[in-house]
Amino acid sequence: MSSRESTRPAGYDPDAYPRFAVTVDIAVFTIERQQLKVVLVERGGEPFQGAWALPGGFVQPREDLDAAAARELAEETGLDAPAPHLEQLGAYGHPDRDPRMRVVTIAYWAIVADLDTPRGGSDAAASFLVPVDTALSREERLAFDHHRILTDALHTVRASLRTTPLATKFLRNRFTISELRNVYEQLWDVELDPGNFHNRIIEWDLLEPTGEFRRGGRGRPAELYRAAETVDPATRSGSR
Amino acid sequence: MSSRESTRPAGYDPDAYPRFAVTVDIAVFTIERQQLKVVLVERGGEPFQGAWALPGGFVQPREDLDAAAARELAEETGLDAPAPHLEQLGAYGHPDRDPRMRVVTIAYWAIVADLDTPRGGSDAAASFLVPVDTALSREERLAFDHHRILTDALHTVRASLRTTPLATKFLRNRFTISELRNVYEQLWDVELDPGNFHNRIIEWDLLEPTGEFRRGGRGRPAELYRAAETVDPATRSGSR
DNA sequence: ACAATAGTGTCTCTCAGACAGTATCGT
DNA sequence: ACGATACTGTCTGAGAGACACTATTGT
Repeated sequence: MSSRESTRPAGYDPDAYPRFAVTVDIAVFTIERQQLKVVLVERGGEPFQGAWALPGGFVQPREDLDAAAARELAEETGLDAPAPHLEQLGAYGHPDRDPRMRVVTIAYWAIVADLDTPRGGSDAAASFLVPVDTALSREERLAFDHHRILTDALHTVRASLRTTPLATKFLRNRFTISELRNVYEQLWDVELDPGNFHNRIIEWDLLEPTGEFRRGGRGRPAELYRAAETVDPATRSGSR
Repeated sequence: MSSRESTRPAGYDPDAYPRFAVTVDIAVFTIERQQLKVVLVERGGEPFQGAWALPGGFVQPREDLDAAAARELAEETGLDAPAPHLEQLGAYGHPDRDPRMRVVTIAYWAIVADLDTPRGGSDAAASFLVPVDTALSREERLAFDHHRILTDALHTVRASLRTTPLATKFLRNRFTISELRNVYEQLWDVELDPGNFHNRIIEWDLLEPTGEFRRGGRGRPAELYRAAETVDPATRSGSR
């Protein structure tokens, strides 16, 4: 922690240093009906009563930050399995970000596969999916500094898709190449050439073909793939 | 901040939520004598007495996180001008990272130009430059979780150099292309072809030629350049 | 038959790196 | 003259995107 002794005598007087509340807030992204959406909750009390907010809560006294984020994510989304991807975004601690008291929040971003299955968790009923564009359309819609946090999280998830094969986390176990292409198209707001996308994604050995096909669409049935096991190179996370 | 009311009644009872100490720690990188180095301080008291640590200190009750980092950076390095680059790395808050109490630290990384000019600041005398390899060679050399923080910061600064024209921040106002090449070579531990590097860097319009040349080297004098003004696109920082 | 989607193959253009060659210094 | 460094120019191979073409379905 590095208490510079000159700045603060690092004695054991419990009042020798300023006290803060520490929370975690999570931007949970998913794709529902071919649209990028984020999980929000509606605030019941002041301040920002009635506004939308990112799910989150206090870090417990002996709880790791990552663990707090994982716990809140499970509570809010009601997912049984752990989230496919959960990563720290950064700390937000402007002195006036909460009018009641000094709160530093550690923001996280997460990707979950389409979760329209009935969500059971404790608070899941209070949460809902909102298109990211809608959530960001008016800054006052979001409580606290959550507009900025969500904006930053969106930038980060977009950039992460450019450098890591994370797009499959938006999809269930088995998926078609066009579903994967749609993930990139939604996140980057572009149209990708289906043929080239198919060529590249196969070349990169990121997918393993299952023998199965998805019928029922309009055209030729598409083969189902699963994400190949990736040797996670130097994940810079883990109990920080 | 999102106090999930169900998790914690967000009343105004000041003891209704856990209290944490919040600090900032900074990995300040520079290149001295063609070597990548980091600013460290030696701990005077327990715990980790005698070990090296990243400079840092407590965030003041009404101080923004970025401001706290900038203040500590100025105090430790004794730089008069603001650091060329200071950016948040992330929060580290394992419950046992400080044996005395629960401390969450917001880590930052910074780039400063060669600062072998006499440093005047208050605590600057206590700080010193250490080659990054040396600092990381034995995990116990660094106090707390600073080994992990420095490792993460090193990854981040390396990656940032790959995506943004940040290398010039290691250099003073005017520099030669070979000096800039050395920045990349030190950070990535590679040898770059001088001719190709020259071609690319000129093509990218990141440098502006001054008419001047640096003599005294062994070969043909090298022209001095300065960094071109860059339109900082969507810096996702700023008072978070 | 036809529209729609899946998947394959080909071409071209760009760009990064290999490398040869020229320019200009200090010794 | 010679070695060293700065700078310029040329070539080539890999990869990204444009696009044409084939394959297989539902209607």
